[in-house]
Amino acid sequence: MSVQEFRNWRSIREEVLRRIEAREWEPGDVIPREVALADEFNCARATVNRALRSLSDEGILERRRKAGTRVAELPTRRATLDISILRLEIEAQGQHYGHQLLAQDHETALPPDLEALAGVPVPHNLLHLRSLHLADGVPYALEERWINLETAREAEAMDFREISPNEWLVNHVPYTACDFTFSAMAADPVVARSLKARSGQPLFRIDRTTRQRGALVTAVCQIFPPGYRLRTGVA
Amino acid sequence: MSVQEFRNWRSIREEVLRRIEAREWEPGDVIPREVALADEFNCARATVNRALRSLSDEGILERRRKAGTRVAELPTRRATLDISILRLEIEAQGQHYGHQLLAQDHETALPPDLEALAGVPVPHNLLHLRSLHLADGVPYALEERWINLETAREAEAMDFREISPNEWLVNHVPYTACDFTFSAMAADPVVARSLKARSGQPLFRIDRTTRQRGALVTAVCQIFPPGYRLRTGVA
DNA sequence: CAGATTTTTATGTCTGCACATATTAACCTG
DNA sequence: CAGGTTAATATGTGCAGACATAAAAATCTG
Repeated sequence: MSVQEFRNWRSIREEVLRRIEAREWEPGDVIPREVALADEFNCARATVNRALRSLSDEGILERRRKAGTRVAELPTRRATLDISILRLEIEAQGQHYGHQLLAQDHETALPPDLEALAGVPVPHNLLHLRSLHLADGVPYALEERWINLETAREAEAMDFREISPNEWLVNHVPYTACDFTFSAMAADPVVARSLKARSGQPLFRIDRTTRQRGALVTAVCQIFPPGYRLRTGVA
Repeated sequence: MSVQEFRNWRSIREEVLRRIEAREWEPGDVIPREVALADEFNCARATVNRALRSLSDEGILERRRKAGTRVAELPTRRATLDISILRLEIEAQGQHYGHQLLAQDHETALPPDLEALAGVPVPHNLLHLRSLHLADGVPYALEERWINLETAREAEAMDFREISPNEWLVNHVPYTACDFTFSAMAADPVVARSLKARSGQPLFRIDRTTRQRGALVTAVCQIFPPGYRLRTGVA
């Protein structure tokens, strides 16, 4: 192999990837230890560590103290979905965003599937909103949302005809952990009418629950018209 | 505030998160620079850097040289999906995995939607497989797969009745980048029969293309029976 | 004053070193 | 030899200091 300079952790990362792709290091193999690589690449151990850690974060390598670093046997593809605010998703496509509040009331429980997804106790004091997101005036997604009024008391007084509830929440409960499920469902007559779909057509659906410090903040079900596809970025 | 010791980058990370949740630092705010935080927490700048970088990787902070570090205004939720091999997914649920090869032939092109997803030139020399994954003997997913024989020549000679094509590929083309789309579709009569669903029922569908160094390795379409849900881990 | 140039500055990264920690491997010990 | 204890070791993390780099801010210039 030609003499090559490794100047930074990225180039080391690339070289390690190259060796894995070239099957110089096969799945399951233990690769040389950090000091050996640092020696080979003529750099500090910390730099090798940085490179290997980034590969381990992506599931390409598996590292354990004392046991060493090995090429993952069955690399689980870690797809990262950037779930943004629908307004941004729509505007990113160069379309005009619109938002309609269809209904607003109080409820005392989540639908059972969302409650199961939440995994935390759900209070009985929920604000329930049903709204429609529009792209250039065409229905883009039907959203059903429950907001925990214990956590986000101010939501009660908000007028969600002006600002979408998601956007308001995101700016008032900044950091939150959330869980998603993705599934397919058949359009029932009510949903079909909102989305201008035919009853029974297959619709893509995202359910989400959002927590902060173990307490439910909000639960959402978004239903998309026929043909909608959710794409990942790159793994 | 009580005197508190910050010993490592994780505790600093937690403290930063706490301040964001408590709205001491609001979305859009520029937070103190690394040296200031290192001084406050009585640690090295590298340690603060580690903490802030991890939050920036998750989209909670936004960092730019010279401009500083700010709390993300509209944090895109970065959901990470661990797409594993279906056999592992099934066995993780304590079920017995089975695999049926339904058809195998040669084709010269991908379906248009998968070709668009691939984003790289697709050769005309493709091995096409149709197979069914079973959990405790019940259909779990219908899989349609195309393998680029230029990249994975040995696939031609394989007997995919024994080992599933995915599993074989994963161990023969170790590191690969891939793109996914998720969508809903209606069961056509053929699919319906394989999955024991009724024609027209909504089905969840995952399309994937896998590349290595800019060349297509494989394209897959997996279709799941009614009621299937894909869950994320924690964001 | 607009536009180009220089300075300043916050983050990005590397180095070399030290110690912590989780495991494995080797070693007792009954 | 089984089972528990100890030593060895690869990675995890911390520190201080230095230089690199991107980009904002200040300055110069026509």
